Amino acid sequence: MTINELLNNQYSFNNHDLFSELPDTICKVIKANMVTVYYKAGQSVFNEGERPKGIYRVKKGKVKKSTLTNFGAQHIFYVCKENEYLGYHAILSQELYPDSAIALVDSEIDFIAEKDFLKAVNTSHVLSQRLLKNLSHEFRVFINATKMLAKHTVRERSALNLLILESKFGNGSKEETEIVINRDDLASMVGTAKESVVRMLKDFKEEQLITTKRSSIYIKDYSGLVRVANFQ
Amino acid sequence: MTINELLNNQYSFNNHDLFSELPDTICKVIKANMVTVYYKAGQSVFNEGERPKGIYRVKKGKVKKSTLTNFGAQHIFYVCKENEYLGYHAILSQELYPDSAIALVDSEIDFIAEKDFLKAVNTSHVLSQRLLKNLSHEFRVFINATKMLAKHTVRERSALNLLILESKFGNGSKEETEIVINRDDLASMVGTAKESVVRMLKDFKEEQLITTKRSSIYIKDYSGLVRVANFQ
DNA sequence: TATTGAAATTGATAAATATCAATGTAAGTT
DNA sequence: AACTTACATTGATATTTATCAATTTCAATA
Repeated sequence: MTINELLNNQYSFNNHDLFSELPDTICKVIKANMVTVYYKAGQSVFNEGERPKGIYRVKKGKVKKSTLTNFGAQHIFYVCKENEYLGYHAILSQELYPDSAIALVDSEIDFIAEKDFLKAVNTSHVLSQRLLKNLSHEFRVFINATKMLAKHTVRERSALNLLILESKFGNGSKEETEIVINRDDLASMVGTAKESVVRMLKDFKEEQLITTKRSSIYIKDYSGLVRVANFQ
Repeated sequence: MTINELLNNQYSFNNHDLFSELPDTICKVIKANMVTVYYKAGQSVFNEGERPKGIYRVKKGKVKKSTLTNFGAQHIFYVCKENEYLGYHAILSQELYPDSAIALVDSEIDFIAEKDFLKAVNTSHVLSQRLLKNLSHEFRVFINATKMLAKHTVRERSALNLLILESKFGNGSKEETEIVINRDDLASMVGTAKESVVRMLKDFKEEQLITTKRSSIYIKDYSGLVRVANFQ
């Protein structure tokens, strides 16, 4: 397995094909009341503790999934890119949102109403099977996330998160990927202080693994970062 | 919500009713080839990377769910108590086990074969709905786990894990709960070094929150620990 | 009962990380 | 172009946590 496949498999929810190639009747149900909403960077799609109204699909942009501690600190545990679905957990578990979804950059997001989604799930055996498969896969992703936080250093986690962000911001083309994320958010992903993440980036720059320009990060030595991340 | 309800809700997978009150036909399918297996403390039920053969239910005892880092360190991310199911993620995601299940104390565990489980899931709409609900709930549990690791101190995490263990080892009766766990395992749960966890326990003893006797821990001041844990 | 061995505990110290307080820098605004 | 403002960066320092090396304790076993 290549590093990229490994990242997609072990660190990504991989739910982009949830509704692909379903029978027309189901597609119709899903699309019945679908609307596209535009979000500016920083705007929230939904908030922790709110009652869920439907599910979302990132059409364009990036969305961070985060939760606040009781003392108001932000913990980012996932970043969604184009074609990823979000918000279905709260609908399926019949609970309030356990997390917030906030646009990381200007984004375009499809909304599917709760009743349409549930109707599709209840009607389509294929869809509910897919959901079971996807949700079970998420278990693996979370195990890796807790392992990383529990057992790896800030330096290792910083490198890993840059690789993860590369897989979110890269578009598969040959052109260099621009990772757009401010230091506070990156620190919240890594699980450290902003200043600590800045120092890690500084080290990485000195080691010629990356370059930065303001809030943008460019990876110059991918396998070097893989080595630093010390995972797999 | 009481602290106990909160722990059960936010930090437990809560899957003990997965197969409760299903139609007889489904029960029959599930029980068709069910066998009970006995495990000594330390014996593994299944191992990370193996191909799943079925699902399990803890009848008696406790089972730790853990994964190894690439450098061989053990990360424990969950403890199952009586009536909890395990091993269904790998079956449903059609992947190899992402984690190992190891008996924490002598345990008695039911085994349901893959084909029986899948037959039940495919036949029973109620069961697959329940699985969707349970798996979605797990999402919340994992968010809390990553948040705790990312944002809380070793002292706070030590206190929280004692509360979680109390909910696993307690039997609801008035008699004092004996939490049986060695320092290495407790450190693996907390995400710290054994010596650090020993020092935290020493502090807690001095603060009269707990007492210990060899590998057993007794909580003396529950709400004191809740205060130290600093969650909710 | 004496012995042994595994596990818990302690102490000293090193290393990693967080915090606090400035300072620098670039993009947008007046 | 000067001015703001929001971030990024840096330095100094405190705090937390890990590591290493003994030492102690207790339960099982000879």
